[in-house]
Amino acid sequence: MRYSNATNYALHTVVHLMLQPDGSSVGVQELAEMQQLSPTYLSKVLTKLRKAGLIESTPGAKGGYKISRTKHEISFLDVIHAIEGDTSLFDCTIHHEGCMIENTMRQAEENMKAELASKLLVDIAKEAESKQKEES
Amino acid sequence: MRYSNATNYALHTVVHLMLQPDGSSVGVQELAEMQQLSPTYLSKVLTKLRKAGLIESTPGAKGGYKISRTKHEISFLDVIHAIEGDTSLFDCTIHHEGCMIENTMRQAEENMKAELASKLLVDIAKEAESKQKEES
DNA sequence: GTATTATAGATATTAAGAGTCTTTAATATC
DNA sequence: GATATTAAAGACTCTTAATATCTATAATAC
Ligand code: SF4
Ligand code: SF4
Repeated sequence: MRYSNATNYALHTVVHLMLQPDGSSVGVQELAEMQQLSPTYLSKVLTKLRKAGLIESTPGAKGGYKISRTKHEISFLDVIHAIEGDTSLFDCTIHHEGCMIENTMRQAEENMKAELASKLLVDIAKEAESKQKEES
Repeated sequence: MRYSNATNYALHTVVHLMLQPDGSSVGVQELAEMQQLSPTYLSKVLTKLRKAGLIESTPGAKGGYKISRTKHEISFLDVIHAIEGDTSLFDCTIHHEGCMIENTMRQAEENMKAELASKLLVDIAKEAESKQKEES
């Protein structure tokens, strides 16, 4: 019962891309090295992010990935959703009407998701940026 | 990324045991039939609940399971914890100090858990009870 | 003692996640 | 246009965790 590694990779990648100068692309090679994982695997993760509209990609020489135009609206939940899909933590296949067990579990999960939807990754990026400046 | 079936079984079983007359035991056979699953498998789930102190068991003839004396304090989170363990949804193995990604994820999860800790299963049982009366 | 019932251990099956390898398509540069 | 570069997609393997079954053991009531 935990989020997949892929979600972790995705979060880091998105933050990293947010820190790049406007318009510049980064190749999967570099992104993979940064997180010490295989490029082909990360590539699959990045494709999910692209399909969700969170990042953009250009193939070919000088190509790579860059953050989407919606940069300032991307939340933690957006990334999680892109990678994990929209499955529910608690998924009873029976669905008796008005079931309080399901209701309670769903409600708690909804609250968590609402909180994750309110947290923007661009804020994390800003924080990382100012931390770098402190150190230098 | 979802709770295991075992958690679902556990929740139902606990509620069911709460609905029994005080002091009476129910065998795993009956509990398994109710949920249409194998007794031996449910047995393992129930053992986890017992080890967590949520239910009590007596072997031998006329034995079985009954709800613990702490009946009125058992929360959703207690059951989840007993079955799933205390793993975290987001578990970064690196742990950079002051990491905001981890902090944000953890905080959201903590809030969900807090909510699940505040929901008592005995309230679900009461609701089920009054619903039964309506129907009869 | 006998029947009943929980417990534990070993083992098998299934499903999902994680990861690799190879091929194809798109783009830039020359 | 040829070549190098890079993303995308598909097939495939490996690993792990959940799910489930079977068998043997221990405790209890009668
Ligand atoms: S009572 Fe609720 S959780 Fe249980 S089987 Fe029915 S719908 Fe599912
Ligand atoms: S930045 Fe945070 S989430 Fe990322 S590796 Fe470091 S501790 Fe883990």
